[in-house]
Amino acid sequence: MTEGSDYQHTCLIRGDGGRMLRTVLDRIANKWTLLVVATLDQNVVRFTDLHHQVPGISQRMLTLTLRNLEKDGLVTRTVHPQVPPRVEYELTSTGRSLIPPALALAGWAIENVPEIEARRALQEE
Amino acid sequence: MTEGSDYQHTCLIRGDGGRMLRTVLDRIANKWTLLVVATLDQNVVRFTDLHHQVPGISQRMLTLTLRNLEKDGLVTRTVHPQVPPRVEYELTSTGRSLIPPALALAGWAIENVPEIEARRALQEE
DNA sequence: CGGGATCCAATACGATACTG
DNA sequence: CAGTATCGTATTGGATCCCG
Repeated sequence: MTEGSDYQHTCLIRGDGGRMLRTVLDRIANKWTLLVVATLDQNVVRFTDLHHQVPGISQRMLTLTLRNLEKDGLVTRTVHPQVPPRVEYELTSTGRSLIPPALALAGWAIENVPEIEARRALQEE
Repeated sequence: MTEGSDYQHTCLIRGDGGRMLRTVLDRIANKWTLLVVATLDQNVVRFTDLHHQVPGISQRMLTLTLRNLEKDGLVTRTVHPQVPPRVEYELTSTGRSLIPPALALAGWAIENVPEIEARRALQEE
């Protein structure tokens, strides 16, 4: 939304007391959601493939994460009636629109985490 | 590998298995951090003012949030030796650099949360 | 004024086992 | 293959009281 000025619109963050932002954070601010979204961005993915492509995630957490994303309309779940079952997950357009903000955060992470971790290490001596 | 502009760099997110991104999320993905950062972006702020400007936060959580931000070098804490004490908080340059990604997320929130909440409401009938 | 200490409830997460 | 069910632990956040 073309915020072309250099004035920092922190009102966007604090706007309604931060309720909107917190609603989003409550959903994505966990261990797996953004990783799953990022993985789905590449293509339509089956459950097991997702399980392999997100290293460390348990079946339980993958299921929970996907169910939550589905409830919010960020992911579609398609069951192909076969034996063995074939279930595919795909981002909706809303889900895909989350990628750029996620990338912004990831970019910041890559630039600043090394410094942050160095600082943490110093203080734990 | 910096030429493909429309290529989705989700590798930024998944890069190291998402460790960097998760490190950042572990810090900011809580109820108060981004709200405190957004409030501090405007000026140097005293503890009590912060307490009033972030509605709903408890003293305990404000203290914890500020301590964590300080440990990571995103916020400076300045104690003025007076009675009664005067303690001021301010963003570091690293802390200020977090504002744009936070705004990106907040912008996404404002555009999409209404739809998400409508969908949630439908499913809880 | 700016916290710290303590207690408590809720939730998030992981491990394991089982199933149509 | 794609889950569900159950259990146990760790972490998070809120409430309250106290202190220099």
